[in-house]
Order: sequence, then C-alpha cells, then structure tokens
Amino acid sequence: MATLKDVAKLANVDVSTVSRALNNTSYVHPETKKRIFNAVKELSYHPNILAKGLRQGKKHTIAIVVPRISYAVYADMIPAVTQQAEKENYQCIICITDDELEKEQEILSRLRSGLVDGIIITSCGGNNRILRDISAEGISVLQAIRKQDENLSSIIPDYYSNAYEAVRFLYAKGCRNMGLIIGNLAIHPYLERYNGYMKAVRELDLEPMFVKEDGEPSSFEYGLVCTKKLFEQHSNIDAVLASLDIQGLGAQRQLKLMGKRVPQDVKLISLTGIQLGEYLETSMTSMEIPAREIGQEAVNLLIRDIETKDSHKSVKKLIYQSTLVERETT
Amino acid sequence: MATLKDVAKLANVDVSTVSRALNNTSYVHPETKKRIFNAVKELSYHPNILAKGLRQGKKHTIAIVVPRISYAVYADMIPAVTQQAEKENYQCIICITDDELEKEQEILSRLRSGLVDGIIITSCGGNNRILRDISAEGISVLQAIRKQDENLSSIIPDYYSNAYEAVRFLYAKGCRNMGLIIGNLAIHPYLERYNGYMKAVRELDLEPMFVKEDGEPSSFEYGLVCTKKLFEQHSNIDAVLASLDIQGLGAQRQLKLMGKRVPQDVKLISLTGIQLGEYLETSMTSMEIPAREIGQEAVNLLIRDIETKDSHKSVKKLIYQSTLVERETT
DNA sequence: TGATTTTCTGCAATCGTTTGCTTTATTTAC
DNA sequence: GTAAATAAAGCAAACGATTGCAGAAAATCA
Repeated sequence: MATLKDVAKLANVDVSTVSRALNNTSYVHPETKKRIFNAVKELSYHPNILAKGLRQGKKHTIAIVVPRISYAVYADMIPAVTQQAEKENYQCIICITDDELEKEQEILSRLRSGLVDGIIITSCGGNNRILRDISAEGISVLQAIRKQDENLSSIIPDYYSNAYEAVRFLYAKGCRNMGLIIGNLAIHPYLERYNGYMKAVRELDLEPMFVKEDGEPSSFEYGLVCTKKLFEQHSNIDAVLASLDIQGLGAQRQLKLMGKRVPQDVKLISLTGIQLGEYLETSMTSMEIPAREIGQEAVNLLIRDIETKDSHKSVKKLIYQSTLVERETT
Repeated sequence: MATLKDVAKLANVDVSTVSRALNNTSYVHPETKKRIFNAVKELSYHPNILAKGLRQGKKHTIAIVVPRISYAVYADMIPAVTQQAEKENYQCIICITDDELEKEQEILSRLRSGLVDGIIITSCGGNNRILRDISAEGISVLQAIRKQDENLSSIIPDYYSNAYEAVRFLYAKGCRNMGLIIGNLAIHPYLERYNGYMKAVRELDLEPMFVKEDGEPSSFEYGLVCTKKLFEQHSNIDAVLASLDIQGLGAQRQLKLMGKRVPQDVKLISLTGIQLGEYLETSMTSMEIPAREIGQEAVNLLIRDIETKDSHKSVKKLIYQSTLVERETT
C-alpha cells in the first residue's frame, strides 16, 4: 500500500506538503497540487486511518452497542445511526452483546482502547461502573433505548406513556379487563410500562391484571406462555397488552389456539411497534417507537458532545413520544 | 488516558519492558512484572489500538458489509460473524449499504484506508473493480450470500437447488401449476433460482409461470403485486414460490384478499427461510438458508486467508445446501 | 575460576500521519 | 525603494505502541 512518502517522492515534494495539499490546510502552489494529485491517483493512495487517528487523537468513529440486531427497535435504529454518522462524516461500528453482561464488558473494554470517540449504548445493565469510567476517560457515552445510569446522558422512548395511552385507548374501545404481559421490573422499561399501566388502570377504576414469567421475555414463547397464564388467572380478559412485538406474535398464536377471535373476543396491542406488524395476516395495533428519530438524534447529541472541548458537559435526558397505530387487532 | 509511558514511569522501567511484560514477548523479572501490572491497574491503562495497529501492520479487525440488517439472512448471519470473530480474537465492524452502489463505494473506500485486515461482503454489484483492487492491495476479500466476481473467493447458499427442490416438493404434494416470484435476472441469486426452477419444471413437464416486476424486490409490496399478476396471467395456479420471506408475506396477504385458502387452494413456499415464518398465524413453509453456518465459516475462511503470508492464495468457492422446513402453508 | 549461556533491561528506530517552526521567494503597501 | 505581509515549501518532532540490537547481571557449565 502506498504511503504519503511514496506520493511525496513521486511528486518530488516533502511529505508535509502532500499532507497539506490533501487536507487543504495551508497554501500549496496550484502546480504542485496538481503533481501531488496525479501521484495520488497513480499510486492509488489511501491515507492510513490508524496513523491519522493516532496523530490527531480523533478517530471520527463512534460505536453503537446493542443487545440484538434482529429486534425491530434496533433493526430500525441502527441504519438511522449509521446514516446520520456518515452524514456527519463519522464512521460507525456496530457491536452486539446478545444482552449478556460478559460480552458487553468484553466489548466495552475493547472500545476503551481508543478506537472510538464516542459510544451509543443500549446496555444490559450492571456495567454502570465501566461506563462511567469510560466517560471519565474522555470517551463520550450516550444511553439509548434503555436508561441505566442517571449520571450519563440518555435518549429513550416514553415507556410510561406508551402503556398509559394504550390502556386509555382500549378503554375507549370498550375493554374493561386488560391483561399486561410484562418482564423483570428491575429493568427500567418494564418498570415504566408497569407504572404507566397501573396509573391508567387506577384512574379508570379497573382491576389490574398482569403476568410475569421466568425465561427470556423477548421471545415468541414468552408471549405464548404469558397469554395462557393470563387467561388461567382471569378468564374474562378482553384485551392483551404485550410489552414487545414478538410477545404480541406469541399472544396472537395463543389466542388462536384458545379459540378466541381477534379483535371480536379479545383485542391485542403491542407497546413496542414494529413495521412488520403491518404485514401480518391479522395486522397488529401497536405503539410505534420513533426508533429512527432516536437513532438520528442520538448521533447528533453524541457528536455534539464529542466536539465540545468544554469540560463541564451537562448530562442530557431526552424522552421521545410514541404514536399509536391502529390496525386489525383492535 | 494513560499510556505506556505513564505506566513505565510509575513502575520505574522502560516502556519496552512494559510492552514485553504485557505481551509476554520476552523475559521480564517476576518482581518487575508485578510492579508493572500494579501500575497498569492503578492507572487503568488500556493499550491504544491505533498505535498497536500502526506499528504491527495488523489490526485484528474485519469488516462485514451487508445491504440491510433487517433482512432475515443478515440478521442471522451477522451475529454469527461477530461471535466467531471474537472467538478468533478479531474485532468486527458492520457496515450497511442499503443496497446502494454509491454507499457501498463510499464504505469500501473508507475500509481501504487500512482500518481492517479483511472484508466479508454481500455486494450490490458493480464494484468488482474496487473489490479486486482492495484485494490486490493485500486486504482479504470474501463474498458472502451473493457472488459477483468469479475471481474472488465466495461462500453462498445453493440458490439453484433451493428452487429445484422446492418445485419437486410441491409436485409431490400434487401441485401442477407453480408460479415463481422472481427479481432481476442480472442478479446472481435470482438467476440461479430461475434456472433451478426451470430445470425442475422441464423435467416434470410442467408449464413455467413466473413474474418479474419493477420496483424493490425485497419488499412486502413486491410480493403483493407479483402474486396478483401471477393469477391474472394464469388463473389456475395452485402454488406460489416466493424468492424471499418478505415476498412470501405479501403473497400471503394477496391470497387472503383474493379469497384463496392456504394451503387448501394454493400452497406457498419461501425460497429464503426466516425463523419468523414459524411465528406467523399461518406459519410458512420455507427453504432455510444456513445463514449462521455461512457467517461462521466465512470468518474462518477470511481469517485463514489473512494469516496466510503465501502470495499465491487460491480462490475458494463454497456452496451451502439449505433445508426444507415444512409448515402450514403447504 | 573462567567461559558460556540465559535472563533481564534499556536505547533508539519505526509504523504513517500531522503540525509548529523556519526559511525563502513573491507580492503588496506607502 | 524599503518594510511588511503573504505564499510556498521543507525540517523535524510528535502520536503510542513494538522490536532489533546491545549490554549488564545472573545462572550454568566445565
């Protein structure tokens, strides 16, 4: 691979001149410039990004760390992030933790090695210490989708309102016995959804019905099992609120198995919308999270933070509203 | 951020000794080692990966370039790639092209800057020149899922057999009028599917029926429109073969709209399987591509290539068989 | 004991850039 | 016509690691 030196030799100038010509960072005679550009083309020179980063202390690279890429929210958010990053002339590297603490730590430890200027992360929790250390070392950190650490900036959907609004909506549709499929309340989004649900249920003077199981909550099976259990506990249920899209699919299947008609007998709503909902045989009503917007704005926030020399950076907290998209299940 | 120098100073030794201690690359007195490790811990030192890469000419990083991350094949393959890369102690960066030539070029030009040791790519085509240049410059290149350039190594599913076997399967189920939804035949996988379909259809002495439209073939709408057109052209169709999962969903919807019962009136199969097919209200029969295996083996191949100093590297071509998973649509 | 070998450590060059400082040539200003 | 400003280019020191070479100390051998 050709280096600056090679170009300099061919163009018969010093490397510094080549550098300045290519970066437009000082006067270079037009003729010299021409010679340099010709040499660049002839040698098909590409600057070494490592050397550049090393010298400048800036890598123009950010990382986005997510649990999975197949989950709708991330599948939506990630392309928005990479696109926005490109627009801002940043490179973007995507890391997948599988929602495992150990993997997340491994990844964070790698990222700590000066590869990136900033990190957008949906943490699986338990890494607050490391995240804060990284942040203290000068790498910008932004929590997205999930919030774990109040001392670091975050940008998340309004899970509380999602649940609250969904209950209100179903109430207006005539439902009076709404079952909620929920996960571990120690996890922030689940707690928020739970609180939003409870608030609405109390306001409307309804009986709260919710179910939580062991096992991976982000799964088809979880929706299947929880729906079954909900009906075992309360046979009169006329609406199911699934926390996630994939839970919703499981619920749909279970309702079919139990011979319940959707939406006539039971209505169904997902609190985390996916586009796919639209494509199903019976398309699913859902609260659609503005994942793309969140991704885009996350990049903007992060880059602003990176490029701020100011030492007393403020902790920012952004909350995005979702929109209810009504489809065939309600 | 602490550097080797800081550690050296604190441990009261030379940087070279620190380097050797940390990398276990030469004799270092146990006591000295202890002092060094203490210093490392105290300063929470993390080696600068850029400097390391620059000096060693190796980055222990590979890139995977894909059109989308939401498509099932990639959503399956990518985690397999990153996991396998980690296992081999390589870092992995994921790039998304949106199937746009321009973006792909932009990305490749970035990757060319010495950031990675190798590239696994599902190209949108038209970049053969650049890919070959990159390969010639010493960055290993491996085509996955799609093959564009016969002169570069590749690892792909057997699209031909997929289609061939699907036809045979449907024939055994009693279907005699099978419509194929296909895309641009200039694109390798579509051509292969077409050829496989035609081969089987001729062998079985059936009438070939296929449809191709303008517009994005990887979409719900494409499946919708093509299915409609298929039936306009041949009203007696008793089976639809969708090239892709998402086309299959569109077909399913269209069949419902047309009042056709699946699988009684019309059978439906997807030639590119997704796990999601299992979760649908009427779960979809499909040829399941071993995306995880392909991803894993791609990494192995690539790394073997990277770590081979040998100049006359051979071009490798691997083809993976799919398996037919029968579900409710047939 | 003296000669080897092995262990331990430091010096300094290197990877491919960028950039502060200098120097020289050219232009502008009054 | 001289002083000041501007344009153009080179030298050499960084950035943070690795590594060949060399020398000193310790251990082994005869």
